[in-house]
Amino acid sequence: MTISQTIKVAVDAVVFGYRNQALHLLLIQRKLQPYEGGWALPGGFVLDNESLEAAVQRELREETNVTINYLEQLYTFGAPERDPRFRAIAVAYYALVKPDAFEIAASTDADDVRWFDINALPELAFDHAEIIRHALRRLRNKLTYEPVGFGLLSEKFLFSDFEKLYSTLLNKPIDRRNFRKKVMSFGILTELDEKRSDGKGRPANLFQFNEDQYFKMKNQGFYFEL
Amino acid sequence: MTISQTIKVAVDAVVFGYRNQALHLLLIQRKLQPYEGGWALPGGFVLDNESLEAAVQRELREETNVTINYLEQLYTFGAPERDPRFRAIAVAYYALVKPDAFEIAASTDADDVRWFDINALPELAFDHAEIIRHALRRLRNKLTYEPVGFGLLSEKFLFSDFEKLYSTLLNKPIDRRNFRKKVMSFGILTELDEKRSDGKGRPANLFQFNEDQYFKMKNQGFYFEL
DNA sequence: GCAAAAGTGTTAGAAATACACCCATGC
DNA sequence: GCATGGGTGTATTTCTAACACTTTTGC
Repeated sequence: MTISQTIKVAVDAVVFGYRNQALHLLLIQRKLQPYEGGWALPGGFVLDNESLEAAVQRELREETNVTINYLEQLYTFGAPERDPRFRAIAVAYYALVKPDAFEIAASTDADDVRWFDINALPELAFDHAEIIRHALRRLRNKLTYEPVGFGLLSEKFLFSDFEKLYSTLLNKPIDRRNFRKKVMSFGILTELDEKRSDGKGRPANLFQFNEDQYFKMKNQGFYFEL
Repeated sequence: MTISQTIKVAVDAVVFGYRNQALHLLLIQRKLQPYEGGWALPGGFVLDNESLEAAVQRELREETNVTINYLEQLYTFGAPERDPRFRAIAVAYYALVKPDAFEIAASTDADDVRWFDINALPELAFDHAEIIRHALRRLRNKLTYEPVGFGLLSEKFLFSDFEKLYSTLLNKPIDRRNFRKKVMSFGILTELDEKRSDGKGRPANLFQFNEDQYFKMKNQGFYFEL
């Protein structure tokens, strides 16, 4: 069998961040044709001796300089016409970024990079809108059966942040008491001896996700489920 | 940016079948180096103007002639050293085959093709053992929140077949009464006016999966969960 | 003292689990 | 008539869901 393929392999990343109680997405503005000036997912072609994940990490470093907290392969998009220049498949990843890392993205010197509110995205290049739809679905799903939400919050967070994250992303109201009872019963949150006030209302306790504890429990058959 | 990539793109399929109350896997014996004579997943290189899914379907037709009932993309494997010849990434799919289609695979004229009991797999070429591990995990998971199990059973099946499938694949005992009560309450099984006897014991009723009904309910917010 | 968010328990209904006996057939 | 697998109901426990008042702070 002779192999004479001319398919290029790219990686693209759907980078999620959560700020001001809204989900955001990191996009870059294209400098080149096609879709010149259009917005697109950060990404690029995989080098010949580079793993897929390394390629994503490299592209994110080069294009956005953002600090990734969680990275997971999403899906591979391979429709023959998805790139007008040549045949290219894209292995899409999605990533979570903590709010502390938000400024770093803006400070990049490369192409224009910006965070967009998920509900106010610009037109997107290639099939990137579809990739984002997949990523959003995956994120929303994953929230309910793995504690990925913590990847979108600061190291220390208010319980109400966590709760708001869920009600926002899952787009449904949450009973504060029941939610807190359930999450607390898991025993994967450490309550810190530290409070934070937003200027109004009673100051709230800070919490931290206890990842070690979570993995320990997970190995013993514990299932996170919200 | 200059692109001078020499990465090849392959698809591989993890084809599951269920027979004699055991999960089986379809493997082909390699005729060529590397891993000549070794067993591997059916698959091959994607053509320049062919979608990924079309490539899997084509390879399965060419190599195994098996009738696929369900096909889903699994994961893309891209470690630089996974193919000793050259850089190749594999977009892996997994597929479900109904028992009626078992013989067809054996009747192929191409490379040697065989069903292996999942618990008695031979040594595998490339990183195919890892791909299979992923596929198995996904299948087991998916069984519990989508009615994919029906894709492994004949069009008409005994309720006990369905139950056995679950207890076998999930490797845990199931309470017959509770399981039946729950599955029946979903209203996605049609009970047929037809019985089948295995020669011993009381003949059992045949059932059919009502796919239309399932999708209708799913669109209205119904969640399958076992 | 009042506005604003934090923190906290109880109860009723729903769902999950545990459990055992009779039925229809082949031999 | 006995061995084999098919078919069914109830009671208990556990989990889920609904619901409102008190506390702490800033102004």
